[in-house]
Amino acid sequence: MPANQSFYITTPIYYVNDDPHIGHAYTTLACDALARFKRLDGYDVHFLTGTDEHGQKVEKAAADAGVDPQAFTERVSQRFRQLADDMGFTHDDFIRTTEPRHIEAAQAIWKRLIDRGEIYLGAYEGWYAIRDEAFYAESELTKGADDEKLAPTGAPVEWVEEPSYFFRLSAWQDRLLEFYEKHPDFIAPNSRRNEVTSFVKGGLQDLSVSRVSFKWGVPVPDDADHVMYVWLDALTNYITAAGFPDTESASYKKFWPADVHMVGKDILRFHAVYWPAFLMAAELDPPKRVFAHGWWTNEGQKISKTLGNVIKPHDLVERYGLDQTRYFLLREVPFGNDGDFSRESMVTRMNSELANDYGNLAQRALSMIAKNLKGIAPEPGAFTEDDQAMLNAAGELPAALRPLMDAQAFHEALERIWVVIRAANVYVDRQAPWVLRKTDAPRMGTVLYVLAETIRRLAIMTQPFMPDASAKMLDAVASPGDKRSFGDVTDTAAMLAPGAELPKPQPIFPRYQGEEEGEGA
RNA sequence: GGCGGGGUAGCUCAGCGGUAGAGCAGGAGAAUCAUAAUCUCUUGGUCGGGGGUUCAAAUCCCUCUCCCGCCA
Repeated sequence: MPANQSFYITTPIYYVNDDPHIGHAYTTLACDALARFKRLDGYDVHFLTGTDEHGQKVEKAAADAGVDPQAFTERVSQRFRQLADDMGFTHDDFIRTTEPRHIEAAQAIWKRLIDRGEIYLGAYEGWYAIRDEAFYAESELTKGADDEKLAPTGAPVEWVEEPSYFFRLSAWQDRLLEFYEKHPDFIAPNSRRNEVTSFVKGGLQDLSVSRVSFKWGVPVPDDADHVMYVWLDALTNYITAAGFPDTESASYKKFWPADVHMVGKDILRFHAVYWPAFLMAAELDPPKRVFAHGWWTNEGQKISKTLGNVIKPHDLVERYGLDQTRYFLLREVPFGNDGDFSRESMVTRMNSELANDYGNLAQRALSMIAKNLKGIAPEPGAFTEDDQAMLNAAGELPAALRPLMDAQAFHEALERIWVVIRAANVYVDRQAPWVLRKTDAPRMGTVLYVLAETIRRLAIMTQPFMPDASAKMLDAVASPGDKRSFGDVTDTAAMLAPGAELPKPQPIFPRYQGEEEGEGA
């Protein structure tokens, strides 16, 4: 058991202007499962999420709504807190970039960069898209209706000339490549690492890191005309939450560098190129790992507002249940790949794997204890080889899952648990306790003990993925609330106590019986 | 156009030098403790096409083709 080990994991900060959708839920869910896993494994975890509240778009949206930007962000950031509640997320901190602690940190990293000559004042001119908050080269532009110039994203652009501070990103190309070389696990999955390194090898331009064209941002220290460019501001949230600028603080020393930044693949470059460059330039440690996950499609179709097939996490939870939704999202697709949400696969996994394999395993075993042993956990006799093999298979799960979770291979971790669940169903059939009831009652007791104990071990392992259902299952085998960590899987003091009174078993994963009529969102 | 990844059973994918695997779906049977759930057996693939290396190739090399990603 790791003692006093820390684990710092982050989601991106979500742009307040967005409506929370399955993509946001997915990123944070992955972090939540990993954070819970690490906590159960004895780590001191810091799990951070939050909202990105600056930028021209927010300023504009607030103006359109007739409120000041701060009031506007107050209102819309609430939607992301609601999402966290809907999904059962266990973040330790919810950061907002408009908080004083963050403004202080963002200005502090700026000063470090200025002091080291990494930022200089220049001028920017180019085609700028407000919607994307990005500049585009002339060659990238396309023409829309009325000869309007458009960014590759379709956003209208305008010619902007303004003074701007620049970060000397071009000077960091070699050091970044060296860093990737030395830390092969920094970018995951592998295919993404290749993309990033080839991007960096292609040459880096100095990066504009300030704007004078709007005010809703972190003011640049000693130059009130400028606000910080949104990415320098936003990325800094990860160290703000660790205690920066106080690099001597206990929390900064404990949690920085972060263990994993979880991001969608669209913002990988900012996290894998700009962010480590900013940090190294400021003489701060870069994070240990950035994992870029994929996107979801809906019934095979790309999700878009125009198509009207946006998946709202809340709707999934209402329809299928929270743990079922969490399970599906983490089990259906190799983490890092794109995935498809379909009602059919959702219902199949829910019924076949949760209700039939797992839920019914518990129900059949516990019902026999309830009916034949008055709900009292039996005193087991000597374990046979088969018994021992069953218990061991479940007992080995913590060790088997650690490397998988460290690689963010959530689907494989779940599959590994299901190998044991299937083995337990095989064990029940082979031992046939319903036959033993008539022929060898003490042996039946041993078999049922092994089953209940196996279920206890399994339920401990499924907690990170399906916290509520796992808790119910642990309650069903009379597992004390303080003996549910991975150390308790094989700890004899935590094992099912013979004589313990088990509650009347209740189905934990109901089958989905809903009509499948109608299509679309 | 450049770079990278991929094309393996009806579906989703694993295997990446030693004569094809899993889950789901399909078929047959067993059992009856259980949310009619479970278990066993089973149908099914010339591993995208072609060429080469090797005693031996999904697995290495070349080439063609299709799909996806990143960059231009």
